[in-house]
Amino acid sequence: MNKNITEIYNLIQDLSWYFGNQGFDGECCEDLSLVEYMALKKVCGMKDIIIQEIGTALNITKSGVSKVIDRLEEKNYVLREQSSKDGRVCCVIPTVKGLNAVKKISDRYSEYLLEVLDSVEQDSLVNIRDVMELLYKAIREKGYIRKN
Amino acid sequence: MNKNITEIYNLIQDLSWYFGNQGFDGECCEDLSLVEYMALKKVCGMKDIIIQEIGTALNITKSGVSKVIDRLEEKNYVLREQSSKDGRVCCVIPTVKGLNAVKKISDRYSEYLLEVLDSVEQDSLVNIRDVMELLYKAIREKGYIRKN
DNA sequence: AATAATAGTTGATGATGGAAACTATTATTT
DNA sequence: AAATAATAGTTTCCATCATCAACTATTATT
Repeated sequence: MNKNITEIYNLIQDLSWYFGNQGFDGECCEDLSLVEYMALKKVCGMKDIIIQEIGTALNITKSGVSKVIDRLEEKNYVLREQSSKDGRVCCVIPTVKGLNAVKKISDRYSEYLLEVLDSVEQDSLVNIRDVMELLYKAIREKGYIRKN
Repeated sequence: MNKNITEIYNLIQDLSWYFGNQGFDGECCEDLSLVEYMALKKVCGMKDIIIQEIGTALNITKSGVSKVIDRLEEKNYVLREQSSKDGRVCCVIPTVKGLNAVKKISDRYSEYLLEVLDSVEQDSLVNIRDVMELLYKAIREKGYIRKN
């Protein structure tokens, strides 16, 4: 096994732990859990996104998404709207509160990262961004790792 | 807000989702959940690690760790051993099964990553590793992001 | 018109982590 | 040395949350 690859894998995994559920004690920010925030981000990032698209993007079942959206709707971050083209389909729309929350949380993380990367040169930042982009694109293309 | 920083943050977060709990449908590999695997990795990586050290490393309470170790012990991945120096302290030791499991899962992930990064040059791999290392070290030094 | 397929919701269930109370052991104080 | 405080870990109770399977409503196909 390529040594670099194994090291990269270990680093991604450890890094991911920081940005996963354990990274902030249960709550992501405000009253949002991580999955709620991730779903809200998808909702804010795509016009008229539907339940199943959120599920595919986040790799959770439609049943799970339905409940996440329940919670987001209860807390007034999103609205449900029946599709005019297909009565079965449920479009999810962000509220102003939802849009603001994503912005605020994103800023807070960015600020954290800014402190973390305080001493890094601007050139290196570009390199870091490029590497992360390469990694993410490649992994997204490949799809989620499968059990078998 | 620095544009690169925000982009890096978003990429890390999305990448982390793939390597977090949603990345593999509940199970990490074999019969291990992600947190169980992460704890097992810590146990395998440090001689006579104690409950609280695992908790600090993974940012979960000692109560939580105790239960994770319960499960790992039930499944024969680790053993508990009272410290000879301090009767209150509980050292956690990996079994052969535990060591093998970490090796196997690590290899499986590495293989996945190898496929993902198939077309990337060796030089770039080194760069990727360096970037991830820089990121991880900086974040680990800074500590987990806090709620407030 | 009848049947199949699809989108989403709901109820039951299981996994899991935290808070606080508890036990056992060690350290400190008087 | 005895009493008290501090510490490590465990356990009980509870809340969160995701999945499976059954269900409803709507649309597509036969």
